[in-house]
Amino acid sequence: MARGRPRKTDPDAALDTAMKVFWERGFEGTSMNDLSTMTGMAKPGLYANFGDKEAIYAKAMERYCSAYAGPMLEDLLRSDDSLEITVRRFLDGVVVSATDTMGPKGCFVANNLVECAGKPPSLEALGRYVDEQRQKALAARFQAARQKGELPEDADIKSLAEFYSGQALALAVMARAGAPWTTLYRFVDTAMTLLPAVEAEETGGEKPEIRSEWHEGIIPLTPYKRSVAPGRRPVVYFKAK
Amino acid sequence: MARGRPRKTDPDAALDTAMKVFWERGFEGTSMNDLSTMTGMAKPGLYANFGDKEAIYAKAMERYCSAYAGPMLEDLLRSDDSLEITVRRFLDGVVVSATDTMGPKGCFVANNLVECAGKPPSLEALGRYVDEQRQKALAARFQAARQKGELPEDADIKSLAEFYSGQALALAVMARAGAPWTTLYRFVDTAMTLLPAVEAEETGGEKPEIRSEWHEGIIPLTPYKRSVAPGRRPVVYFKAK
DNA sequence: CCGGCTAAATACCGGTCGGTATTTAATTAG
DNA sequence: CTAATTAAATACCGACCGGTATTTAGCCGG
Repeated sequence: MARGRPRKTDPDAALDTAMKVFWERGFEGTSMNDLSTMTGMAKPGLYANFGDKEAIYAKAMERYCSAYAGPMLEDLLRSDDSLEITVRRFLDGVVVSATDTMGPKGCFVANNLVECAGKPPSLEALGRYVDEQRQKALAARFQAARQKGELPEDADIKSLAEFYSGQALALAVMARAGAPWTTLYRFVDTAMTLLPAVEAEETGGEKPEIRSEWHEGIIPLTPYKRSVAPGRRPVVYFKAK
Repeated sequence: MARGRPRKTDPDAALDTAMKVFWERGFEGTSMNDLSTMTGMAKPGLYANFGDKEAIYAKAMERYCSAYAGPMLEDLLRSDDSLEITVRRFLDGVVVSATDTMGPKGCFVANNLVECAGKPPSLEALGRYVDEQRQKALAARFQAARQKGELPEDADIKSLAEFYSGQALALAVMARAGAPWTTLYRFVDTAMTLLPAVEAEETGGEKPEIRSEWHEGIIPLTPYKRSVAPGRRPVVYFKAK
């Protein structure tokens, strides 16, 4: 089996590269020739494997979610850690991925929100959907926390969810603008002081839809540790799927 | 005097339009033909009056600062109102300008930070400079507040400045993604709860450079009023220069 | 009414855009 | 070795890009 000329480029690896190029340069800032040269896959191959430019962009976004956004929301919903730790890990995860020197700066979703506002829905809706899921996940976690007694009875779940969802956007933009991780972790520290504090035990809250394709990527694990040694960069650990 | 064929388009009005087009569509998303048709000024006229595309973009950014960012920082530094009110007005100003139905959604500066990261310094530096000035202005105001006794002695000025500067970015992105002003005002309310509270009287703190050209635009005035009637949109008042 | 001045308008430049048709190379089944 | 199959590689399409040279239109002082 497997007749015909063998592939030069693995489509999966090509999509991974395409994701990073779109993430780095944006939709308009990336040309099909860019994608072709960066992936090593000739233009006709790109169209044959993925479709037109918009389709590639959408697939790139989905891949980003599988590797980054999805697992973070997953952790937010599934983790047994305290609210404090879980939310902190969520924001730390944004910092880590947004300042990772191995990848583009910032957050693909945030970039999409800014760049593609007012563009065709096929582009505009991508980031908005993820943003909405993120907010729902936060709200669900806060809801559960309130029922568990981790938050006071009068805590405003919606406001808290909107707030911490917004912090992720702020971190993303600051990272893209070149802010160092030290600054961003300080920012997280500050933002975390807004979280009301109490203590008890239980569960609940309805969980938002998390696309199953999003679970393929690397996901945060760890006994979570922050600021291990002074000056040493604290790390949120990931493992391959 | 005033010989030759009369101008069809006032260059100042043209630049104002160009600013809004760039603000709305971004640098790459705007073509010279777009600018020509939107401003009513033919392409050679644009080049003669403003220079090439990058130069127009830079002038558009400067104009944005004159009309929006600059006056807000000015108010932040010069206002005699309490810290609470001043910071709140700053964030409310972001909400108002970022959701104004008469203009593009979001913030030109934030858009630039996201889109132009990694692009030539002539583009990249524009937003970063404004962002830096904003943070300095906030820091100066917090510094003054601490000396006046509006903040506790141990308040972390740098962290607070970074935090509230980041809130402006978060608001800008959320607004651009279509969040309604009701949501954004709720967000401001939440963010304001992070500000430590005390009371007393005095002044101080060095003020950052605010470009004089930035003072030409509309500036916030007002006996400041928030949430006048339930359901009615609270307004930050502006006056023409 | 004319000649000079200024800006608008048009046409045009080479280059690149997203997208595709065509040709060539590499492999397997018979 | 041949035919079929698959993908790579090249060349190419019309449209539009940023930028400019050239022509045309409108107003002035004389």
